[in-house]
Amino acid sequence: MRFQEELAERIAAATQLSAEKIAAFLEIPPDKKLGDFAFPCFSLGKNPHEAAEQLKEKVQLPPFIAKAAVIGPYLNFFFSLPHLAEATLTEVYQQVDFYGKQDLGKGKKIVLEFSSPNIAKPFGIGHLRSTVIGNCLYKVFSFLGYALISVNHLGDWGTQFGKLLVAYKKWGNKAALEREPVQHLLEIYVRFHKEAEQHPELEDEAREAFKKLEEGDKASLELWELFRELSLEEFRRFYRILDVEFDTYHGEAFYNPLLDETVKKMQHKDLATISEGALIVDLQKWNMPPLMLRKSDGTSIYHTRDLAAAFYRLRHYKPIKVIYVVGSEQKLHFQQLFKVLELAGVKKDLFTHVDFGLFRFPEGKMSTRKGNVIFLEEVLDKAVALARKVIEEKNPALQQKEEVAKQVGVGAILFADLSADRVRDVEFSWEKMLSFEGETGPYVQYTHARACSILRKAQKEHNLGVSPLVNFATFNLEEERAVLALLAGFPDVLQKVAETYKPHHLAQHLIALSQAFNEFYHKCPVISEQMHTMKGRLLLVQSVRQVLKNGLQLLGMKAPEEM
RNA sequence: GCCCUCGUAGUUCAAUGGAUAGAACAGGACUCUUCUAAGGUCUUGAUGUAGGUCCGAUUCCUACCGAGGGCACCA
Repeated sequence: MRFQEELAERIAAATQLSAEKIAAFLEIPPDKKLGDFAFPCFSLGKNPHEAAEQLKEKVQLPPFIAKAAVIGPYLNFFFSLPHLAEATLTEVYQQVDFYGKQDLGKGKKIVLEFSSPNIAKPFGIGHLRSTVIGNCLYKVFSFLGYALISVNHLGDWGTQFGKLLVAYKKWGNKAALEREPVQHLLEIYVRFHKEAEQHPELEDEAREAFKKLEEGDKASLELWELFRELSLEEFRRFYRILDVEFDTYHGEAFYNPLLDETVKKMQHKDLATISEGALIVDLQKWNMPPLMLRKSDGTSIYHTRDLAAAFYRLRHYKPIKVIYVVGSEQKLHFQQLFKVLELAGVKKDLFTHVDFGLFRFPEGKMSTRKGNVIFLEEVLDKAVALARKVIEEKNPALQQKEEVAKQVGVGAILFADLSADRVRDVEFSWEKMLSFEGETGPYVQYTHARACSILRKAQKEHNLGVSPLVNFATFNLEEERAVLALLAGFPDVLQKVAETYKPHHLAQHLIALSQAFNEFYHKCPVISEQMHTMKGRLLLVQSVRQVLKNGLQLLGMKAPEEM
């Protein structure tokens, strides 16, 4: 960013345009041979080529730019390799784990809701998406200086608990519940829906049971509490594996005491009306179905609880932003919610729904009710088992095999989820989930391990550590230039992730850096070259290692030093 | 029926409105007495259709086609 900013200022000084505008125009050419920055001159006059020629004469090049060249309508700038190397490698060397860290969000709070699994249901791969995207955004925004509050908005209230209470009364088994709580609850939940097809009156029974629960029936509450505790225990096990933490586990039930005042607030603002026996906020004017405050039997619904949660968060945290990482199938719900908040006088752009596409299966839609889910547990187990096997084949002498197998297996799953634009649906495929070659998490981790290996060897065989005091003029190869440019671009990529709420930009950047480094690795031997070249390259290797590590950490992955 | 999202090589994905649309996988050919072959090198191959805006469209607009999701008492 600093390079781009400074270059923009130099260009601005030679034109009528502001530095901000120039910076927006500046781009990175599609081909490295064309340069490192390109300024398109279309807006400078009717003959962009001539304008580029004129601009070339006028602009004072900053020291890190070696030359400028006119190519068609573009004025292209080429890094001075030694300057680029010195600035970038020195910065990475000094900032270490903090390279890329910024203070854009100083003093600004963000509430980030993500993961939010449903109590009494297994943790499926559907919830994995919200968890890994949310976790990555949490880390990136924190790295950029924002104060984050992560909220796991557990689905721990609602009609589904009426169903569970009914099902448990009919078919529940205490021993089975204690042995495999989530499994047992799923079984009776699936059975409930199966039997309800034949006996629709079960649905009424469930609504009645939920009503009793919401009215505070003691026996129901005790059972609910038990279901919640047992499920949460299971979820925490996954969060430990994935290394995800939450600042609060305030689920839907937490907002129960606030529902009455929330409903009253809507009534005071004259937003609530009664329709078909239910209390709603009519949204016809905006071409949306109503937001429901009270069902016709008087009980609450997720709309009510989300509304109460929104007000609570504003009051309690005073954030500049509330972000919901929830699948795109709930898009309409959030549009309704945000519209009602706006009608209630809340600033409009305070809330953002970061949506993502659904997992798709060859067999069709996944449904907990029908019991055809792929459990996260199964996915993780398979990935770790495969990682174990590959380690046995490729590096049987490795220390801490089990630890590395976990890091690599879990990393493969996380990266597969984070490497594509979140808005797209994901076609579930075991083959892709369990691939360790090509554009995968293990490929990035492997590249990191390779860099570590070089550094170890230099230390061991040449007693040579990494020093920032090197002759930067030794950098002159295309492979080195490519790596350096990607290292320098890392902070910008983090900003882009934050601006778009899209982690895949970071994942893609790490792939590009890994590819560039692996090309460098084959073309440019580090050890056994001339001493000054070796020192320079060691510093470069160290920087790659550091940036890959920082990037993987921000994605929520581990960076093993050997694998 | 209405609304939203997505359509890019055989497959899975990239590409702030810009230059010759970039990878990976699968297939074929190479590459480990030299820093980890989970790697590298070479090779075939793509913007759903029809219009429009623009100096310039994979990107923006309209229609259509295809896939997915949603449309008040589930979350």
